[in-house]
Amino acid sequence: MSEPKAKFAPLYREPAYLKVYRAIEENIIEGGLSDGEALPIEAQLCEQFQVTRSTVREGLRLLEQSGLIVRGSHKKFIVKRPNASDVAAAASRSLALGGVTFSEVWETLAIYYPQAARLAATRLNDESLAALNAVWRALDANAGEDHDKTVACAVEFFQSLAKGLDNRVMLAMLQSLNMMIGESLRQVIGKAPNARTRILNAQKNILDAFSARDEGLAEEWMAKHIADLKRGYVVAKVEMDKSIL
Amino acid sequence: MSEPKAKFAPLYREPAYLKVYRAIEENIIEGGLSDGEALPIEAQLCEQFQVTRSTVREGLRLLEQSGLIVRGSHKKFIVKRPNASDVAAAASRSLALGGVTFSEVWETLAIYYPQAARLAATRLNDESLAALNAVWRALDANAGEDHDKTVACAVEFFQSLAKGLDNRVMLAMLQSLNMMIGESLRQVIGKAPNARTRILNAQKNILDAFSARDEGLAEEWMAKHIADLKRGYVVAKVEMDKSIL
DNA sequence: AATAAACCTATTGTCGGACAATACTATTAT
DNA sequence: ATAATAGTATTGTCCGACAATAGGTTTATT
Repeated sequence: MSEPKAKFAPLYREPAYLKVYRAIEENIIEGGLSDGEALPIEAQLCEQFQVTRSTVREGLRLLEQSGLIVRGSHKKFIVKRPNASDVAAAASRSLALGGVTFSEVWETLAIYYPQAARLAATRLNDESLAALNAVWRALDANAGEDHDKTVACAVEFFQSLAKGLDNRVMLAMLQSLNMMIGESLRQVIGKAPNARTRILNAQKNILDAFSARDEGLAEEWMAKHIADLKRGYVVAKVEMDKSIL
Repeated sequence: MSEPKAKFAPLYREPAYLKVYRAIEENIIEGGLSDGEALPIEAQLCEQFQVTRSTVREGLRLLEQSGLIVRGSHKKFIVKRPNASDVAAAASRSLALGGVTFSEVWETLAIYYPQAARLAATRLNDESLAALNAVWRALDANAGEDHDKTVACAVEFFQSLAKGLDNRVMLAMLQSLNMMIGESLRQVIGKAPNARTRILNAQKNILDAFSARDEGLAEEWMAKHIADLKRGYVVAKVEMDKSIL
């Protein structure tokens, strides 16, 4: 019988815990369980799916890690649709783990952020502008040599910018870039002279361009800011082709 | 005793399955377990961590969902550092789940892709150009009314472009945009007249600009291409503020 | 009556053992 | 040598039990 009469595709026999995961995921996507709603307790899930708690719990771990459920009060799980920040955090973490280099990050900043600044010049509302100003003043006030604070403020500037664009797709992408900026800035901030002052000036110029609603200027200063950040790496003698981790 | 003498931060008592997850994750990051290497079997992990299989398995589910391990032969887990495509798939899925709209996606395309095209004009090597050409010819050959194929080809063009940029950060971002493009193109392709022809022409122009190494032209045609895609939505009367799902 | 202390209870976290299902290996038969 | 068979290691699932704990509820205290 080396010539079977008919060929069948192998049946997909996925483990029960995966089915549990998919079933709940599906339910969340379809809207049966809406944001903030509590999941049934484990015992009830066992009852409904007709599997044991061990199996249900493995499925819950999958949901947990995929960010679709989070712990509410008393350890109960509540449904949570992922937001841009969650996406960004997961993405930048994975990219970093994957070993992306300084130059890859920098290059992306260089082609993405100037355009984002251009958009920001027309789109940022007064509230966002005020927030950006506050961040800038915080950096200005932090005159000392507290490098961590400097990095935090510098990154926060980009974060506020990204938030003000009112676009979740961009927010996710820019935020994940921001996290990687922070990661790498931390490594050069101590070695680059006048880093804080240079950042302060650059962000001031960008801010002024935003306030004046001048797209061209915003793009230009942002481009210079990014270029200057890159110079920081060179001055600090950081190997640009090394992983950011 | 309403005046405690000292205040202590609450102790972090995280469940054992989380510790298992973190321990293995740590080991992967630190390089103890390198890419492609097999994880010890569950029984050995129990032995090492001194917990039961249920606990170990919950930890494994976390690792599984985070994409750090995948199944090898005989269901054994092997370590896998996430690559750009994995990141992109997870990110676009989460963003879609989060309810991002057509206009958010389109706006991001509009400010990101023209610049990417500019970079591509100088960076794409002959191999990448050939690949792009092949994708274009596939779309050209698909003269019929097979909309799925048309969408697949159109998206594949963007995919090839992204791959040719030789930058994993950009690749991840562009790929996740591409997936969302595909998702939304599918919804308009049938309703927009001459969609295939318009895409074909636009991509031809972009391709020619790449071949000529003309950055300006590449950016210009890409911008037109994206604008044209947006017009497709208008013509197809798609509500731009609706979720892409 | 308001507050604190003690108790109760529902739920999760972990354990240990058991067995079926299955994919890889070694052995035997042709 | 090839094919069929049996054996083995490992995962998937089940069951039942109990400890730990976050909340809620009652009781005691001033």
